[in-house]
Amino acid sequence: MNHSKQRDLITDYLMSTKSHPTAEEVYNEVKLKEPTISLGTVYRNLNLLADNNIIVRLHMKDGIDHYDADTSEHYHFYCNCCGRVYDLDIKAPAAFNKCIASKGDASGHKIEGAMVYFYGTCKDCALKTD
Amino acid sequence: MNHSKQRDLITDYLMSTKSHPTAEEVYNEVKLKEPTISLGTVYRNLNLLADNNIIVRLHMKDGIDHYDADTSEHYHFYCNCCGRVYDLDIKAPAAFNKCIASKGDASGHKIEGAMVYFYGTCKDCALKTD
DNA sequence: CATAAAACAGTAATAATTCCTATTTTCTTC
DNA sequence: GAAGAAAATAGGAATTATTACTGTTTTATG
Repeated sequence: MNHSKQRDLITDYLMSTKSHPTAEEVYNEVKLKEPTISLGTVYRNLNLLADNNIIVRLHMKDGIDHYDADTSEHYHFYCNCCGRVYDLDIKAPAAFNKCIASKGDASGHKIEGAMVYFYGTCKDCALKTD
Repeated sequence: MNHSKQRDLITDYLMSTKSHPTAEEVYNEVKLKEPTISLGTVYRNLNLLADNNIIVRLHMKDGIDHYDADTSEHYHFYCNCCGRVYDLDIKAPAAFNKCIASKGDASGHKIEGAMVYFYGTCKDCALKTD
């Protein structure tokens, strides 16, 4: 993987935010600093970074991929109302992990991991609908 | 919600299979019995049924929606290799549920539920790659 | 049976993402 | 530092899952 200005900008932006942006949002943000960057480049680099475990790809129920440069184990919260993704402070609950690990090959399938995220109504949206 | 032959066929097919088909797969299957059905009708009905909690919509990491007529609480397994979705016999582990319930509003967000699914290599694919 | 609401088939439109190509940038070696 | 090969890029076209639209048919109801 060669060095590239565009990839650095993408990584830098992801590291600077906790908003779990989509490719489109990354594109709009990075374009401010590198106006000629193309959307294809953003997608290619996000995939490259995710495939190499430098960033994390999040599949939430809106069907749009979100990205997170924080690769430490933590859980996410998806707001059904506004679609924003938040970090949860729940630190990899022992109960969850034990449970996931214990599943092993009971089913005959090789279980390598679990996707877990929480959803509901976020703080902001709860205020608005009151 | 009025009665409709097309919706019945879709529901019947979903109840007859454990394959967690996509809209496209439902379409192809139902078309065998009702050749003039349109893909739009399949999508509309799947959404209608899912919105009314008659079936369940599954968002796996392939980004394509899968559907399941089994609304009893159970977990799913996604094969990274072939993309098939399987039921897991893990019956709503108490540890998981307790954990999810206990999260409550610790974060300030109203947590209404959790998305959980497992992934890895399924039995069939494990055999093939040996 | 008449009417209104709901559902339909068929097709066009959207939207997220990937693919393609000619050009530019990066890395390596001299 | 220049030259050549590999990697990356911009820009746009293509793909794919899904939704929206429209005129017609089906269903429920009085």
